[in-house]
Amino acid sequence: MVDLGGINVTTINEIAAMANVSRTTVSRVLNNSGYVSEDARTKILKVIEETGYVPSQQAKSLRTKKTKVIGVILPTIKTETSGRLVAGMDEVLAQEGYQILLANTNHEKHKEIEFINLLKVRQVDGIILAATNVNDELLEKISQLNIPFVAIGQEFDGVTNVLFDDYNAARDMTRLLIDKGHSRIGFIGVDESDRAVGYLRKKAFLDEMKQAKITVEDAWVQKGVFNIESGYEAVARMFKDSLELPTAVFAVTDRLAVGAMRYLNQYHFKIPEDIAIAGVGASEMSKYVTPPLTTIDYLNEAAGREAAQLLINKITENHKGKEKVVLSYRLLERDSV
Amino acid sequence: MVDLGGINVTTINEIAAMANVSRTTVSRVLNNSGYVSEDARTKILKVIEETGYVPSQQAKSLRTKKTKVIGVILPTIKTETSGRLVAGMDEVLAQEGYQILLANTNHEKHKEIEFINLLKVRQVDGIILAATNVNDELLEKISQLNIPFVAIGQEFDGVTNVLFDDYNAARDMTRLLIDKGHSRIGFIGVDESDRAVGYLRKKAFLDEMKQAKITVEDAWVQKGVFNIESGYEAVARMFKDSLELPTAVFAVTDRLAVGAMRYLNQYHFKIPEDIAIAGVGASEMSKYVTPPLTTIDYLNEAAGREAAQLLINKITENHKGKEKVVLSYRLLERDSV
DNA sequence: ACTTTTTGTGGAATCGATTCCATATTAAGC
DNA sequence: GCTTAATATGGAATCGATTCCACAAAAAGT
Repeated sequence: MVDLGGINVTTINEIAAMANVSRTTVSRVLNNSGYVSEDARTKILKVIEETGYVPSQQAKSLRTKKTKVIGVILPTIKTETSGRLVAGMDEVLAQEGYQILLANTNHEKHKEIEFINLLKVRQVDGIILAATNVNDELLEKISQLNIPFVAIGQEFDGVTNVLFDDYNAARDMTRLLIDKGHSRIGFIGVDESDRAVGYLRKKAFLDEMKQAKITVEDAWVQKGVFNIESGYEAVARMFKDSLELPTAVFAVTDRLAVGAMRYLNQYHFKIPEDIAIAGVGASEMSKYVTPPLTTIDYLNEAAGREAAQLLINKITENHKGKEKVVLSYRLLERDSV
Repeated sequence: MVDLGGINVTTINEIAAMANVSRTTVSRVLNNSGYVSEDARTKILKVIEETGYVPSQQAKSLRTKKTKVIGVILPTIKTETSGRLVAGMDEVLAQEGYQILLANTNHEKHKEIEFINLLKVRQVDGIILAATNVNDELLEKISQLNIPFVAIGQEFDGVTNVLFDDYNAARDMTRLLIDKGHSRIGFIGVDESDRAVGYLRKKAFLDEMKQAKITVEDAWVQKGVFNIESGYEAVARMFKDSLELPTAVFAVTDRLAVGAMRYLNQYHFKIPEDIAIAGVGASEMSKYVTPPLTTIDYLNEAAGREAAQLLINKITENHKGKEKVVLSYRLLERDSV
């Protein structure tokens, strides 16, 4: 009878019995440890082959305290950014035999801590957090955590981080707009509790404008949330309240930028002739809107890979370090400016 | 001293010792089973509260054979479709206390079976497969599997499926184009080993054309893969080889459609005046390309929720049924036709 | 030829829970 | 007042592995 690779519910005890050895010896063969005679080894391997036996991760983990599972906490799973991040992590983790246990907070801050607890109970070997905010409770939780941990996207003191260079990226983009001859530049940001996207990018914009000695009208600086509709509304407010209309708008995410473009199209502003527009994120969409959107590519997959690699280093080498890795970015200048 | 919710590595034995009871009694309190005096209960709860004890899932699973983990096998994690699917599942699963263990095949067919094995070893309580193809080996594997299982997107005999109504959706779209007065209609499909996207949608297109007694030139029917570039190339081939150019093109995915639009824009065909175009998938991008793309919304999140719900039913009620749930769709008519 | 090492094997404890079974106490039934 | 049932508790087995320790047998050293 041919065994089609079905995994039967066999235990190490049965294998031991069938091979006429103790389960200790079977375990040695399984883990390639200690002394085992060639004789016993082949006999055991043969039985394993025949039965299709696979050791229970369950029992193994209970004893060894290792699960080969990494918990990944995300603010959402619906966006491209999350997808790319996870894809990058998975690429590295899968190679090392780890699997990803998902934890989706749906942007609810309190769930970040809840999930850290839950993942700890599940004995994951490590945790990667794609963070959207920094708060003391979370920082406290992380620093007292005795599981290898890496945060992506926000800087936590005393924690290993993979960071995007939000500040310089946003300054570069602002400078690009200035270099293109714009002096009235609008800005669409998000709440500053998101230090990376909200605070740093805004600060970079204002710093660069200040350095260029360009004044920024209050109404030109608007705040939105992470969706397209919000970009539309932000630019609507901007245009309604401005004394003088801006000739360029820098939005801190592509979605906000695309929302802004919608508004501009609707009211027949020409892009980039009347108003230039720029975003951040290099979403797939950004390439196919009309005109193609100038944006910044943050290389999210690379970030995922980097985070996974750092985590694995911490796990395997018991690396206690708290590295800060700042990833590079690419400014993609397209027809919208 | 205030305990900040840190989970300490306490075991049920220590709790038992501290509360002066046996671990059996502690277990009873934990699981709300059997008889426990109010006296003992409060004493135990107090100790649990003080220590922040949380039982080890590890040990629990070993004994109970339940992990509260669902394995989700995906062809990719980078696309919106996957993201939405997973978001939908997570919504339902999280509510029932399940977490998702990701398995990303990267479109490698053989990995589907590998992952089913791996997930089985990990003792997941159920598996959801977002399938891209149907083959005998896989079907065999699934049917001999004794873990609750749900497949999304492809029909497997004797298995619970959540299906999209690919055939009728594609017929509807074809009919829409015909109704708009087109008689020369091009088609961009994918390989028919993907029965849903490749085979059914093509069959629907051809059936509808046949019913309308419209002939289809060979060159009008092209095949691509799942990316934008491929749509561009497909329409390029179509236009090069056609005796007479089509006046409309139906692509089986939005990406293919967007690629086609790129080509049309580049060669200054006006959409929809010169050539109408339609896709499938209702990607976010489809709404913001110019002109907005006519497409079909498959309600992926709903599919994810549905699959998760079916799986939970199977798990909790030991439901042996093999339901087929066919989801509805919405045809989104926008400016591209 | 006798001690020391290396090699090979199995018994038993352990990981941290659940659960069956036995037993003690108390309440209810008649 | 005596039997039966409900309540309460703990001992011990179990889940399926790993690993420490003891102990033979074979090989090496002197």
